[in-house]
Amino acid sequence: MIEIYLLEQFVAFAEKGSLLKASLELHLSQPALSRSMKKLEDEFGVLLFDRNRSKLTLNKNGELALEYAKKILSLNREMTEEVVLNDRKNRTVSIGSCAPLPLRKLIGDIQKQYPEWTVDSVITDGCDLVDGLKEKKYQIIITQKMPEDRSIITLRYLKESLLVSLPKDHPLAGRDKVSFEELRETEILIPDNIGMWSRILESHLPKEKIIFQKPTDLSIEILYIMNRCTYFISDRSVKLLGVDSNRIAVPLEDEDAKVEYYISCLASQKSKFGDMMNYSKSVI
Amino acid sequence: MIEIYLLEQFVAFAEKGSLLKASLELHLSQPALSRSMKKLEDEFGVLLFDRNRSKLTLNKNGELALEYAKKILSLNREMTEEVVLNDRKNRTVSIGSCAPLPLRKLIGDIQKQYPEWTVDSVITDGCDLVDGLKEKKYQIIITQKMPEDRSIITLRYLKESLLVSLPKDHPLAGRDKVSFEELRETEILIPDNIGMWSRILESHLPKEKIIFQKPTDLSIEILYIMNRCTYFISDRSVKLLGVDSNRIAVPLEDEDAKVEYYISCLASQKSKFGDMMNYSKSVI
DNA sequence: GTAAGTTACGAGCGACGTAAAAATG
DNA sequence: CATTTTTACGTCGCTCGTAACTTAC
Repeated sequence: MIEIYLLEQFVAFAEKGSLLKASLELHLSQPALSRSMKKLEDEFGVLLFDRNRSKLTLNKNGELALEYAKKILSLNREMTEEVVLNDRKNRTVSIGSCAPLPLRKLIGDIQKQYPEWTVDSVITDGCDLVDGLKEKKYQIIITQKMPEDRSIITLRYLKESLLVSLPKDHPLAGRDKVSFEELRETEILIPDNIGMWSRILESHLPKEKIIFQKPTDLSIEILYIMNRCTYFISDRSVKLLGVDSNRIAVPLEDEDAKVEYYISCLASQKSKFGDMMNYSKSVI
Repeated sequence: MIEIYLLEQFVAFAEKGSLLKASLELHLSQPALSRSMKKLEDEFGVLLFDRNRSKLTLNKNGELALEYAKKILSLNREMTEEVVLNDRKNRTVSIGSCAPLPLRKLIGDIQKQYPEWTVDSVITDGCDLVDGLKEKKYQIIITQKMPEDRSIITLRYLKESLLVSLPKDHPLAGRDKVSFEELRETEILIPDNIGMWSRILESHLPKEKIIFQKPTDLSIEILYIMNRCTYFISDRSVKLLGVDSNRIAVPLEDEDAKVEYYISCLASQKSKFGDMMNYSKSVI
């Protein structure tokens, strides 16, 4: 059986047209190539070159061998590429979440406990997550409702309650709880891409008081506004990011401001992702 | 680039199911295989096996790699086979001849002067030889007429004159020449597969006096008959095989008993076969 | 003379085998 | 305890590079 290194040298020679040029390409000495080509003929048991004593060219056998050699080399390359790709695919988990916080937690937990895995993630408003899971667009989803489907394994994941973060001089800053209704007069900064929270907040607050923050907006002006502005945080995000001592956080009393998340994967993939889900549920 | 020997060992392992069995198949030690499989994983940069500490099995990556490895190995095998076949094809000359004698001479000359060539040959009655040459069914043809075609190179090859070989007690044994007409009363043995001679002889001799000798007939009875029987030889075959001292050879005077042969190849293949034709023409 | 390929010789890497250890059922 | 794989170590072969030789234009 003819080894790959011989075919590589052979193809390089054929493409460069001379042993010298090929040897430069391959970072090899000319004599090494000369010997390899002789060895190749030996292994085929057939002459592959016309030797005019000063120039080496392929003969008919050589040209036929060249076609095969190219095919074999490209198949060899394709093999390594595809296997690496396959490996990566099998170590990538795509997560769909209806909200940023539980996603951030889950990603953090996976990266800590399963560092060999790669995580892809998307935040959507939550309607299409179950379908995405079934179509294997996602391997794990985080939803606000428990999916009603026998082919899906679900865990109660965590609860999140909304607080409103106010400047200390805000009229509501002294309260121990507020309602969405009481915030209708206040301009509120709402980040982009917060999943189902967009829907909830938009249903309770007047559009004209909402300032949407695009990801590209994170500039000096925004930081300035954020100091003077009102926005939402949650009990969970306080744990994660700490509190801002310049500001006051007041819990919201509405039911809609208290959410429970569920985390799910396909039953058929429980062996792969069940451990991840359980681990992330178990840590604080 | 992953070398063939690794893929061979990998496929052997996959097919035998264990390193031990594969090592026996490959006439290799187990540790060598164990190391090779590790090296293979190294070169892919990816795990290919599930290691249960006591049993080695392919994982998903391994199965994908296996498919490619099999393809590459079979392509490699196909390559050597096809190149060797191609080489052989390019060293094989197919000869079509209208008669046995010039063919025998040509084959002998080629085998002597060009021992690396393989010769295929066919004897036909001569009608389809030119077509066969154009269709590359033959590379060299021997005909009785000179082909009238610009794409064909032709040489006068040799002449052959028929003699009749008679038992010494035959009525015509004392003559210095005879005609076909005079042989009409004599039973004559004619070998099978003598090309255009069949047509010539059948046109001059009565069917009921002809005994056809099939190749399978070469038995004691035939040898006995041949001693008592009459048959044709030629000046050329006398030179080649010598004379039988128990018999008398008398030349035939008819024009049809004197033949000149032409030897031809395609003009486009003159460089390949011109030398062979010239060489055979030049030797006695 | 220059540009190409081949031959000769020595060096180092790596694939192999033997022997022994580790792990699993 | 048997079977299988892994680890350790020494050996041999094979591929490589350097240098000298050969051949054509």
